[in-house]
Amino acid sequence: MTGLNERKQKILRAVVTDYIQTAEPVGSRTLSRHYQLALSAATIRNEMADLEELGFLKQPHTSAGRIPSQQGYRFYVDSLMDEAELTPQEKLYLEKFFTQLQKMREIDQIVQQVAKALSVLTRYTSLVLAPRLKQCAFAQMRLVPIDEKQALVVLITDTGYIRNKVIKMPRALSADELDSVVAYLNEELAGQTIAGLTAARMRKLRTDLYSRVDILHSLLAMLEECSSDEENRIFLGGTSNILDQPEFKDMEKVKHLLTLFEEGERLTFILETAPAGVTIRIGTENLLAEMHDCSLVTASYHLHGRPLGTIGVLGPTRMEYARVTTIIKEMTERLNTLISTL
Amino acid sequence: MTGLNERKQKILRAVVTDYIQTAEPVGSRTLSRHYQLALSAATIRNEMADLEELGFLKQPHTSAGRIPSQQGYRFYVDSLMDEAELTPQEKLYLEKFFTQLQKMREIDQIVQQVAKALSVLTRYTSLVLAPRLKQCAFAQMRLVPIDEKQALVVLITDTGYIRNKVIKMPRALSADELDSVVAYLNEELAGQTIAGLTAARMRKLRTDLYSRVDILHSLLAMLEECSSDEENRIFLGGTSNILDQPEFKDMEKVKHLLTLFEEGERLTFILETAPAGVTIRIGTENLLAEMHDCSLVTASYHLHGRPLGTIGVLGPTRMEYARVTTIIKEMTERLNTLISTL
DNA sequence: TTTAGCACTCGCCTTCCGAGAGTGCTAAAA
DNA sequence: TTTTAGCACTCTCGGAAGGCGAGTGCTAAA
Repeated sequence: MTGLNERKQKILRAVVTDYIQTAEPVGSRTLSRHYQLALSAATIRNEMADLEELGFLKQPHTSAGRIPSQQGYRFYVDSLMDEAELTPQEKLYLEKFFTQLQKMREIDQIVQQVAKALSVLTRYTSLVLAPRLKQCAFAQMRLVPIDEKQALVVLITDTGYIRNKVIKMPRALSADELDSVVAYLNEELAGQTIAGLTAARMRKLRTDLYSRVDILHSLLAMLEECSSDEENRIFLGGTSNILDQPEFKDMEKVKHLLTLFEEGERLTFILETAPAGVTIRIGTENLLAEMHDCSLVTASYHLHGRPLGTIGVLGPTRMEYARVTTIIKEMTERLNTLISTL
Repeated sequence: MTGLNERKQKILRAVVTDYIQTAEPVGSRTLSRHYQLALSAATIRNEMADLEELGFLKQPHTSAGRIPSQQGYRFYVDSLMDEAELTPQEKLYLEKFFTQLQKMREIDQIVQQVAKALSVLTRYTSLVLAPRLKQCAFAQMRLVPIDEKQALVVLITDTGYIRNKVIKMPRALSADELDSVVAYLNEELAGQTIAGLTAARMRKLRTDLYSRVDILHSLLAMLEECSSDEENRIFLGGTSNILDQPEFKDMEKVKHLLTLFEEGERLTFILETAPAGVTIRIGTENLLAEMHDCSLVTASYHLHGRPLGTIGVLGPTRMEYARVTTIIKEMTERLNTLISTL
């Protein structure tokens, strides 16, 4: 089915491994020297020529070594890659990190720290998506008056996520009035996802509360806003790490990537569309053109089996897939347990 | 006092102006051609030699044109620079931008948008510092219970800044108990700056509230935390813009800067130590080594005459000082009025 | 005091090897 | 039939050489 006999697979694995380490095209001599293939350079050359014809390898130019093609990486990731182990240092770092993290109570902060740690551990750029509010279920709403004109709305989801926003109050309302509106909303909306606030439901609320329609309006607008201004849900870490990669010595590419890093919505989109579980997107498998010579490893974190958000690592296609995958897996697992105790 | 006669000043201005535009060393011919100096190249050469000897210009190498030295820029900024006008496009952009901004109620969001706009307008990198909580005066504190174990503390400063944090409650407290603690704190702390919470005051609070010392402890810890975890007070915009500058074609420099951009505390420090009003720091006048071939233009924004935070623009020393200064001035002015209506 | 003229300097660009690494092919060995 | 050794060939990379051009400093004339 794969179309590659064992020897070809061994050679392909060796090429990928070597190229990931050195970033230099790999020649037949190097392979026969440094990897236990028990084959002469000439034999390897033949096999490599085959692998090239099959589309797994490519040559930057005639008479250079081979480098893996996108298809080559894909095959490597799917079939050849060994499981990596965390190094003792990495374990230690994670241990310390999550001990530190225990003190934090707010998910956004936690998630930001995770981005940082992820970039430190992987030495690539990390992208982390905080929980998307609109997919969470409404648990309760509180209203804290600040002065006559303003109030703080506190929105609590069933996932324990807390979001708040200041709203302007259209007119001075008595505490009783406010309380009744809030109580009503709490009752009506409990258990609903925020995305599920349909127009019909809204209309019902409006008619039910016609006497306080103005304050209701403010509150609903606030909900609306909460679910829309979600660009800031993304956190990056180690953006400067891309400069360490020789494939990004070209300023143009770097520029494109850095510009992309400033575009929260597009990044959010990329992470949102990632399926649950660990996923690896290589090169043009990524939807954004800027990432066409990058690879992105993502995983989603959960609470009570519900996916909350996504964490990801972005590097060159020549990424240390095994190491990154292991780190990401470990990180999501620990993050999951951390969140559930929150 | 200045030691430069009018003609030298004119020439220096011309050199700076030209170099800012072209990023190329400026020759005597160019000056006599394109600037109305009514002098021949030879004369200009003599003057330029003088200016070099005086330290205002320097040559990248013999037989190249001159470029301004740091001292040259300093003199230009202090004495030679013309006031720039906003272009109609810039005015339009600002107008639209601040109309948009009116809708926002939270200072952090506003400030983040300001960073973005500032980088778009200047085409440099912008740094914006949100209000520092600890210098604000305590206005009131609210406590919103979430469940038995957690509560949301809402802290409101006299500048209208709202900050909130979830705290773990050491034990279940009745609503009355909570209210009394909060009421007490509100009374005791009203009008105090948060930085001014001295150990002595703390002790007094402790003894006064010995019966509820545990919840008090949580609240104070939260205050403490609020004033310490202020790394996130800084917002950047247009970080990728530095790549457009020819002086940063060198990867090393870029790397250093990008790394710096990830170090919130150090950036915060830089902006915090900037004096009120518009300030220009050129090259090594900047405290951070990474910024030694950059210039930073900063200004502080205010509420009721009290400085809240700082906005800044970071570019190469070959920065368009006049344009940036004008934009920053305009931006702070508008930001000030926006905040005061908030 | 200013300007024109001129010789000189020096970085940049292009061109031009030579070295080195790696290949494909062929023919011999297993 | 498969593997290996040998060899000619290809192509990139790095350094050297040399011409070009922009700009200078100096001198002498205006």
